Amino acid sequence: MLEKENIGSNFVENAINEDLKNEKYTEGIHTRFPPEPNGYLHIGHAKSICLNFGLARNFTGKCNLRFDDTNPTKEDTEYVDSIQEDVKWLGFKWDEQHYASDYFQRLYDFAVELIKRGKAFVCDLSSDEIREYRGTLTEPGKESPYRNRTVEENLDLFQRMKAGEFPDGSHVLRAKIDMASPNITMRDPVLYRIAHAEHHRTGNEWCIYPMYDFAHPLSDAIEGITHSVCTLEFEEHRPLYDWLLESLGFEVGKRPRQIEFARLNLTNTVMSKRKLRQLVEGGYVSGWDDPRMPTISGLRRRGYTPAALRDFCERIGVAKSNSLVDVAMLEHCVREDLNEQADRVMAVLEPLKVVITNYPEGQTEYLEAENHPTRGGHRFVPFSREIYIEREDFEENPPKKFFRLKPDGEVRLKHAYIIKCEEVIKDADGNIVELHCTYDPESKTGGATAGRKVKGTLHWVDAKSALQAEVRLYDYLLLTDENGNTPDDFLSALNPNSLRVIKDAMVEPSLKHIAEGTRYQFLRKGYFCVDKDTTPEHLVFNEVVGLRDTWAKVKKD
RNA sequence: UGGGGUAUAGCCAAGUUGGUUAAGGCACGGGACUUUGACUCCUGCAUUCGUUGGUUCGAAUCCAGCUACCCCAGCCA
Repeated sequence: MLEKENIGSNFVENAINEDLKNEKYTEGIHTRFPPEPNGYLHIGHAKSICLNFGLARNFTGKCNLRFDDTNPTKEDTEYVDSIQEDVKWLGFKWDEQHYASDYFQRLYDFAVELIKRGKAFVCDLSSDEIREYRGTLTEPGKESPYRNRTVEENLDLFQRMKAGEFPDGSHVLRAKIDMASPNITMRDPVLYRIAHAEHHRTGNEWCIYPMYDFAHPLSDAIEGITHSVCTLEFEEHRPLYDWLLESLGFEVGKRPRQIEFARLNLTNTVMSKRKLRQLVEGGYVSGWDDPRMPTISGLRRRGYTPAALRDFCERIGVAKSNSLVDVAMLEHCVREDLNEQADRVMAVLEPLKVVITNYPEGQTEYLEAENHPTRGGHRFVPFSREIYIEREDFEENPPKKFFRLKPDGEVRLKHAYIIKCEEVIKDADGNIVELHCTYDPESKTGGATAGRKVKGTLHWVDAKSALQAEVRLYDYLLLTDENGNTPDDFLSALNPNSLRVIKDAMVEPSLKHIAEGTRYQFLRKGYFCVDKDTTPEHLVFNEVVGLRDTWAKVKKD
C-alpha cells in the first residue's frame, strides 16, 4: 500500500498504516463523509471532507458521501443539494452516494436480529422515565422493568411499532447492555424511536426511525467502510459502535473502525450550526452565504478559492487536542493562492481628485499595464488630465516615513508618470477637495527616460472613464479577547463594523463586463471578488482579504 | 467527586519502537529587493516538551503521582 511521505502526516494516517501493516482491510481502505442534511456546511466540515477524501486519495481507496438522514423532523432536501454542491466545489468526487434512509429496511432487519439474539428489547418507559432510570454521571442506572421481555414479545412489539400501532414516545427499542456502565452511552441506549413524521425521502413509509448510534456503524458496515472518522465527542460512543458490530457478527479486522479527531475552531467566528443559524435567523447577517459567514457558501461568495481551503485544511493538521486556529492562517492561504491567480487592476476606494495642470486638456492616452507581475498579460488603461487617487495616499502633514503624496512631494503613478503635488484645494470648511499636480513627461513607464526613482507608487484611475462601483469591505464577525476566545454569549461579541459598504468607489474601465465570481487584486488594497449582486449597470465587489499592510503597522508607532 | 479524552513556542503541529544541536507552517522582529509599503529572498524566534519525582550512560518519548482544560446523563447527530 502507498505509504505517504512524512509531510502532513497525522495520527489517522498512522493508524491506517498500522492496520495495513497488520494485514487488516486487505481490500483497500474506504472512508465516508456523513453529513446530516439539516444545515449548511461550514469550514469545520471542510476539514472533515479534506480528511476523509484525502485519506481515500493517499491510500488509493474510496470515499463515499452518505447523508445521515435518520431524523425526519430536522432534515430536508434543500440541504442535500447544498451539501453536494459544496463538496463538489471543494474539488472532491465521491465514489458512491448513499443515504442512511436507503438502509431503513436492512437496519430494521438488523434490529430484529438483535432482538432474536436477546440483545435488544422494546421498552415502554416514557422519555422522562428513561432519563430517570439512566442514573447520573456518578450513580449507576436502574434496569427497565421491560428489560426481560421474551424474544417473542419483543419481536411482536417491535413489529407493531413499525406497523404504526403506537403513538410517538410510547415505545422504544433499546439495546440490552449494562445499566451500571460508567459510560452512560452503554446504559441500554435507545436504538429506535417512533416518529409519525414524513421523511424527505421515504415519505410515510416508516414511522420508526433508527438512532444515530444504531444507524451509523451499520451503515458503515453495509458500505464496507474501513475507517469511520468522526469528531471527538463520539469517542465514548465507540464502545457501542463496536458492541453493535460485534453483536451482529461482523468480523474484527474487516468491520469498520471508528477514529475520532478534534473538530476545527477558528478565532473571530463561531462554528456550531446552532449559532450560525442564530446569526441568520436573527438577521445579523444576510443569509447562510453572507460573505462574513464561515460556511462554505459564505466563503465561496466572499471569494475564497477551493484550493485555498484545501491548503488550509492541510496546514492545520489533524490531531486529538482541542485547538483554536488563528484566522490569520486562513487568510494567509487565500492570499497565497490569489497572489498567484488574480489579475491586478486599479480601483480607488475613496477617491480624491487630482488635476494634472500641465497635461493637455482634452487629451487621453492609453498606457500599457501588466495584468500580473509574473504571469504577464497586459491591458491598456486610459490616462488624462483628471484622475482619482486614494484619499489616504495624500497627507498634508505626513508622519515620518510617509512616502506617498504630500505638498511639494513627488510620487509615481503606477504604469504612468511621476507627479508632483503643487497645490492643495480646500472647501470653505477646510476639507481637501482636490489636488493640483504637475507631471514629468519624461518619466512615462516603459519609456527611455522612465528610470528616475521616487519612493512611493500610487494606484489611480482616470476620472473621465472610471466606473463607479460598490465595494463591500469586511472585518471579522466577532471580536475576541487576546487569546482569540469568544464568550458563550457570542452575540455580545458581534463586531459592529464587520461590514462597511462603499457605494462610490471608482474602478478602471477594463472592469466593464466581468463575470460573477471573478477575483482581482485591487493594486495596493487587497483581493476582491465580483459579487452575485452585480448587474450590467452596477458593479459590486466583495473584499476577500486585504494585502499585508506593513505601513499600517509602522503608522501605529 | 463516575467515565472518556488532551497537554510540545503567541497559534496550529511533527516527533511510532528512549540515542547527536526538539521538524514545518502561521503570527511576530530584523535586513535585502521593489513602478503594489504587495510578492519574493535572506535572517531571528522552545537549553526545553503541563507539573513533580523515578528508571536509564541517555527521556518530549518508559513508570508513578499531581495539575489544568475538553466531552458525556436527547426518544439529536
